[in-house]
Amino acid sequence: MPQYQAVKGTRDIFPEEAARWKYVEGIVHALASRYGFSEIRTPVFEYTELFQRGIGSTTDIVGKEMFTFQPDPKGRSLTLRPEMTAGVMRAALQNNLLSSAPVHKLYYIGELFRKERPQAGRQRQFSQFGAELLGVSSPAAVAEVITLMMQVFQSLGLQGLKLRINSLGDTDDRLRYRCALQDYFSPFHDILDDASKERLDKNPLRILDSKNPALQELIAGAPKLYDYLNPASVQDFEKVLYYLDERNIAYEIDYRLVRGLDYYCNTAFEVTSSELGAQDAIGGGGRYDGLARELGSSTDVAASGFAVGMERLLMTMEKQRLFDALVPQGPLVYVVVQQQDLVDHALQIACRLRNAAIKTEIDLASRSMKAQMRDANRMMASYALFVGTTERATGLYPLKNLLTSEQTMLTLEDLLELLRELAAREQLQL
RNA sequence: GUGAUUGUAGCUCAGUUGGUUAGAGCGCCAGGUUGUGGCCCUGGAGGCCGGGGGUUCGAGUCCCCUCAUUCACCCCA
Repeated sequence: MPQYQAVKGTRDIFPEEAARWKYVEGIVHALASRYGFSEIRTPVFEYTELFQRGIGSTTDIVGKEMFTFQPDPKGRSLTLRPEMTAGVMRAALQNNLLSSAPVHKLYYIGELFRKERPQAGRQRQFSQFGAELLGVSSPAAVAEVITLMMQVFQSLGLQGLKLRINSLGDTDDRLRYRCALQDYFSPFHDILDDASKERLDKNPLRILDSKNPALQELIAGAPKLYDYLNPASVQDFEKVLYYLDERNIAYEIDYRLVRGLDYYCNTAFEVTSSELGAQDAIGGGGRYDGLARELGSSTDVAASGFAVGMERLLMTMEKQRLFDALVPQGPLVYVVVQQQDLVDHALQIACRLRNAAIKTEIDLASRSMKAQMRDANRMMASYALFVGTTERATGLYPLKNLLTSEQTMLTLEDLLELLRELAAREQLQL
């Protein structure tokens, strides 16, 4: 066993997998840009209070999942970010973004940290991409972020994802509903599990999330949030659904969808993948108009956003074999050296090729020709170029097509010419 | 934090009721082909059997502890 291993809940991403990440990230950047979102990068740690205020102290994330530390005895408590939205909102408020322009559309890709027990689809360090649309209170804003998210899934070729959506109403709606829930559940106090008992006081909405089979019947009979929405909230929700219908985005209304973070209001949504095991949420989001004030803003900031788990996304894509066509690009030419004393000469040639923008590989470990050829074959090089004493003397080098095994003798000048042409053609095919 | 699961070669895994020197496939390296890959053949390297303790004449195998893994609960991406 190695002396050191990766910290629990963290892992390494090796080249083959990194290529898949790059591919997905490329799509995210392209589509976010097409929808008019600009990238923002915020620090991986923030003052702990930001998350306590922003996410809500009753949430599990803040209650038990944060990596919190104190850099020095007098310093303020810091926390590795467990989600992105609070940091983005902080950045926007701190820099008065909304006074320079009333609307801001931001997206991000970044690493998050939560101290949970790892399991399938759950890591202590994980990544999300997401978008935040600030300064627009119209239902068109939520529809816009949902559309972008679904567009990413579609462009990646994902199938069978399920979008569930609900309205949590405005603050007053939720307050009234909260009371109704407390009235409903209180008589059954003895039946509730410990977690639900605690939520009864702090955040009764979250009882609805419970997967405890013993409670399902009771939960099914609970009052519906939808019945407590005021006309404006209903209208807002209907409009969001209208946009989704119009864009052919399939969804399912789920009146019990609540979501774990305190800052949501009005629309909330979640996307699940049936191929993920127990942790099947691949993305989610909603409207969070209350967050800015919670973070000390003197004005309201309407906000909508979503976040998608990269690992879960990649996992689902792998299950659906969406990376099969993603084959690594081998070198165009592999320089094969006959013997030790020619290495420097071969290196010179390799440099010339590379300076001509030709993807070139050469063995630096002085292995046998057979080993070099095997290597070239393994990394799927297109051509092998042989460098030996005769070649150096005559200036004619054999170039072997590794697919057809054809071999032709060329001067270095002709070689550069030919390979440059081939490289250009390869570029076009990509 | 709770429950279960699995730890044997780089990887995937065999290993009998406890019994000599712990195996296979793939991968890696070399040779067959002394200047040329894939396929084939031959050979080679590579193991504190997760760690510690115990039972036993004897432990990869049985018992206890511990560490790690994986899955699930809670919750979330």
